[in-house]
Amino acid sequence: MGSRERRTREREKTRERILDAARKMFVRHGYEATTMRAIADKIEYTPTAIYHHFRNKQALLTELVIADLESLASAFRQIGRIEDPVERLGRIGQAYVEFALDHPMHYQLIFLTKHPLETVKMRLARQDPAEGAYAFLRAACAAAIQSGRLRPDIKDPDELAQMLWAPVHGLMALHIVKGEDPWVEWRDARKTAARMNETMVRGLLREGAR
Amino acid sequence: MGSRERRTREREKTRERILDAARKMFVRHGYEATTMRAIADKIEYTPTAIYHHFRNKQALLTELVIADLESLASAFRQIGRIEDPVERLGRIGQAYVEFALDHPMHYQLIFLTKHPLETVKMRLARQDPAEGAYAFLRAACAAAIQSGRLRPDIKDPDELAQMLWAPVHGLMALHIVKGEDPWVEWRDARKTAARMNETMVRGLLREGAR
DNA sequence: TACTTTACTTAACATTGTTATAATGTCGGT
DNA sequence: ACCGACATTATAACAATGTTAAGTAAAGTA
Repeated sequence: MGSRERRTREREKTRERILDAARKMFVRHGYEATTMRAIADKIEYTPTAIYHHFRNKQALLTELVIADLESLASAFRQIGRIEDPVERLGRIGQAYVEFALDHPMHYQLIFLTKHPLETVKMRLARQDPAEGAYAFLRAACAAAIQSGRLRPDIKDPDELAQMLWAPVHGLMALHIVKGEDPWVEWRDARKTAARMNETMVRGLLREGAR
Repeated sequence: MGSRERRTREREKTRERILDAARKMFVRHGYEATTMRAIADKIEYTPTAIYHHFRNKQALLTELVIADLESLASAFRQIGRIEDPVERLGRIGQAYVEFALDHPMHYQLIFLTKHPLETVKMRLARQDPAEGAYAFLRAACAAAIQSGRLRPDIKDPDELAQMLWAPVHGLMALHIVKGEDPWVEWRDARKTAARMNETMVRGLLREGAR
């Protein structure tokens, strides 16, 4: 009685330990450089034990990516519903940059790695679109359009979302992948991002408004 | 007499064949998925033969990346020196997008893959900065700033170059890495890029000008 | 007590990048 | 014509990788 619960609890615990170890090592050394054996060593199991909890290495990554996506969405939600929809757009960009700079490797896992997400999990993540980070951005875009402060030719929330996502993502990606290359004199990412976002919003506003 | 030349010519030829095969396979299946054995098979050599021409797999990639970077720079140069420096900025963005969409896998190799470029080659590529793609963009930015048509607070060519590079790169990167994900309703990349660039430039111009 | 199930290990597999060693030829000089 | 040096490729192996087949030992269930 209750022993069954204890078992599943312990199972969940080792599962958690695997995930934690994998996350740390993925984040520190990257996905490719992290071996299943190294993960197993870290938690003092044999590599095969991992396969009892996860189908394969990709599944491990996928699970972590989904969790990280959720934490980004959560950061977005904490922005709350700032009254001015245009200002809200700027804040979202800022939070995005903050997340990417605070967790560069997590960011790399989420947005810079091509992973065939399992369709089942995908559907789950999609079930509540209001919780997704992209959905949050899209909603903010729709609100900004409806406010009437943007140029009249800006009317597609998806297009606008992508026009705003691309710049911040691009800057983060370049800094992560090319940040060490000597042929570019990189400027401070936070500052560049701020000015870039500001410029973008400026270009989006209609003639009269500023 | 002349046999020495023939030898080095033949050596260059097999070197070329290795590069061609590698390029095709990297581009078709990606870097990780392409094995040295597969490359060797394609040109009907043993894997070891490749090591007589290239230090290792990374060196192969590096060589190809440098060549592709050069071809991007060449595309930039073909834009020529359009009189209006602001218009030139738009054209560069357009050429960049065109290149990325025409050669998505080359693009991936150049800008989406983290590779420790050998410093020697790096220096070579750096020796003539006017030939580099980034240097070209930077020069155009400097010209635009000097034209006086931009906002007065925009005065750093490097910062401006990065503010303009990031959006187009971001859009291309997202389309390549996340283009298949179902949770985003992707809009046509070319159109989005065009409107994004236009918006960006609009935000950069000083108050009176437009 | 006899069975099934669970959580894990041992040992192996094929595949990877890479290398030590050898085979084969080609050139320059005598 | 022959010999030694060198260049080019092959054979065979290495260690490391993700993954799996088969087994083990303990706990739960009957």
